[in-house]
Amino acid sequence: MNNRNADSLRSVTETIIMKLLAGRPMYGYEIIREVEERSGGAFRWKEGTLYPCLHKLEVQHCIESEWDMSQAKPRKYYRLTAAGARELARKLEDTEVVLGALHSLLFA
Amino acid sequence: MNNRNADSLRSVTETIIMKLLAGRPMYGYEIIREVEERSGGAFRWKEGTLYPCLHKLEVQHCIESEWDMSQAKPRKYYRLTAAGARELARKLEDTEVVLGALHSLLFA
DNA sequence: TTGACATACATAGAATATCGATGTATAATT
DNA sequence: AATTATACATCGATATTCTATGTATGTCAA
Repeated sequence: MNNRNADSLRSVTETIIMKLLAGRPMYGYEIIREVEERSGGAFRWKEGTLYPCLHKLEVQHCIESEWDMSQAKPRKYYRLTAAGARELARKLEDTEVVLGALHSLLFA
Repeated sequence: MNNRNADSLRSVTETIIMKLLAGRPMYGYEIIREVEERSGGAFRWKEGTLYPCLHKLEVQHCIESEWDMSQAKPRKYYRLTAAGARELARKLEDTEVVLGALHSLLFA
């Protein structure tokens, strides 16, 4: 509770997902590839990481989904909700503080 | 295995401990307070976080301990081993990459 | 002097997160 | 024809950290 480390680093997967969806609606498979690309290969999520996380965020109404059946393979597109945007802002603030603290501890 | 996120962010507690011990030998209670201070309050570890982690690092021979009975309350001092120093160097490299990737994903 | 708080170690159980494996199914490529 | 990529999903195992609890002593103020 008092520990921003736990609340911020451990839920970094959620934060990354919401940050991506703040840019544009995306579908699961696309998110995995985008994260890998934008991170220079540092983050390579498994489906077992991403999909449960998406479902959890949807239950919390931070994101919402819609099937796109017009593609060769059906895609489930996720978009950030207004509540999700607020939650994202909070998480980004916390994460910024934690990353700063981490830098002080490890690289100062 | 391919995911540096897991290997690096989830073991950040170990990395911080080893980094501190690279500076000087310290005892558990001291580590908790030092981490809180140097992180500006962002990291507030509980004993249930620190002590199991110290014991694990000792089993892995990354750190070693010695009791100091000369104090009012006995203290168990930990120091970084040579193997621990090598492991720390690896972890710092990985962590640097992951933090850079995180920054690209969240704040670029 | 008594009660509260800080020091200093430790462990056990619960909750959470992520991985690895597995499953289904179609599309595209070789 | 076989392999790889796309695209969804779930389950069980493992690891991490929290919360709670325990023991014991030292210090300080009311």
